[in-house]
Amino acid sequence: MTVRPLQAQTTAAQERPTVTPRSTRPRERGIPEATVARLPVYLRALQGLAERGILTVSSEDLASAAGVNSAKLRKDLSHLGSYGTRGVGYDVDYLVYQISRELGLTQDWSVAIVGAGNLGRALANYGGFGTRGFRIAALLDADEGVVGDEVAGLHVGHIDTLEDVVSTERVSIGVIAVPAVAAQGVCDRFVEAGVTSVLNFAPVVLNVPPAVDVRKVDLSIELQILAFHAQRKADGRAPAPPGGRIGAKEKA
Amino acid sequence: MTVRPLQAQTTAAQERPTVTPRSTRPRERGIPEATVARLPVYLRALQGLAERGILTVSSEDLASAAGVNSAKLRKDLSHLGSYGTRGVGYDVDYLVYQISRELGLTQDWSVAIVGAGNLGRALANYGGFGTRGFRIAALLDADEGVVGDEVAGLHVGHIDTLEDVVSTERVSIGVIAVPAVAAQGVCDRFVEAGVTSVLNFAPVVLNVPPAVDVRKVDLSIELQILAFHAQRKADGRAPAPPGGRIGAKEKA
DNA sequence: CCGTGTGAACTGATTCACAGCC
DNA sequence: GGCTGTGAATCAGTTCACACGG
Repeated sequence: MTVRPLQAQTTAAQERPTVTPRSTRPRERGIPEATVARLPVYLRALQGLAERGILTVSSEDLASAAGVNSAKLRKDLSHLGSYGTRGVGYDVDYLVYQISRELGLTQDWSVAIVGAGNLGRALANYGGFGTRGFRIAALLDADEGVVGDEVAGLHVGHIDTLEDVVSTERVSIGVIAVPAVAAQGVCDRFVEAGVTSVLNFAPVVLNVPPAVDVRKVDLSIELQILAFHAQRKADGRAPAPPGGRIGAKEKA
Repeated sequence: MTVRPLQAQTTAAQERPTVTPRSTRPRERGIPEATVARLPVYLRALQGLAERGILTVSSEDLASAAGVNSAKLRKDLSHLGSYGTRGVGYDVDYLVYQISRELGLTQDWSVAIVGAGNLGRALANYGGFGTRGFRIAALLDADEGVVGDEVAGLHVGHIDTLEDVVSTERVSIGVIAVPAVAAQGVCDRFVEAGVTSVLNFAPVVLNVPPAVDVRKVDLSIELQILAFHAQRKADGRAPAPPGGRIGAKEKA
């Protein structure tokens, strides 16, 4: 590999161009990125409601369970189609299905985690891997000392099997849970092996070709953002509500 | 505890009202939230440059190290003040200091982590706790089996000491690394004890009073967002570049 | 002359407010 | 009557392009 173009990557929303030129589809392609980022939250809220036997929910109630305001929720859902009933609300199960489908969770995605330290183990143990839709195909590490360990019913494999695992298990999402210095190398191997979605926990900016989608999760960035706001509060500056609108009636 | 208002909370940027009415300060208060979220990235890039002995950097080079475009970087930095030199660039050390100060990293923040499972341990072990500026005051757990364990030079304390720890150690940031069902309870205790900044790793929407700042980090949301984009690629739809602009010349 | 700093233009996201439908 | 779905208005964030200063 030689020169690799740098691609912006954020914890926050990633932009999308939206080029589809109008068709006769049930609903136009081109869901705003901000909406995509909230769909998983709605999905989780809906699954909670479904478990409690609730069949129908209004935008007001669902919004409050998801921590957003109802106008935003309705606008978001309107991008998927008209799945509500005026005067009534949304059918919980139906909406769960529609959102799942939109997010691509009706198929299974194979995930490979590199790094079997505490973080990698925590990820591997993450119950059912969040919601259904994801399967941990492998947990790999470079340290001979941990290779062979059993974690969450998986054997820790050696990093050198990465390429094999990616191709035989059809891995489409690579998770990087290694120290910062090793992250770019692991990323390159993922990309070289054909993985086009990467979730990066290492505190580095990864360089990838434009076709590869990188999201990052970064503890110290989150702490620093909190520190900024904490400082503002302490300074006795306008103690401006740090979060968004107070979007709820009261909610148990 | 009775009714608690719900507050929006995102992995992404949190909005800010910006009410400051103009003063004669070196630079207006009211740094856009999107900018605040990027300052830690710039800071890290600058620290990397400083370690390599680089004294001065142009917006173009710093932007590329941080994975953003240079116009955005300049606009961001302009919110802190005029710290660059036209025709030359920015003094690396000086800018490190200015950003650190702005983020509140010139003082130390005490952090309490609740949950000493793999995730809590991973967080506790997180080298130097990201950048300097944060001190782990305690690592607590409800499980008697792990209380007393030593992790990263810390004794795991019992959750019942939370209130004590918060007040004696002046904890200002609470980190929640417990299972979803326990998260709201831990959060309530933090809030009750006076903590106004919370970093939540549990997959739930926390209810907090408006004065409390919550940020969340959520693995399954990130995976689902990646799945959405992966599906779009697989569908053979407009394979639109998933990330932002390709902001770099080439960068080694 | 080079690169910062910034008004102006633009693009995307949120909120409002109400028409339309069950 | 109540609640969805959506244009229109607003607001925030990004990009452009260039005047200005070292």
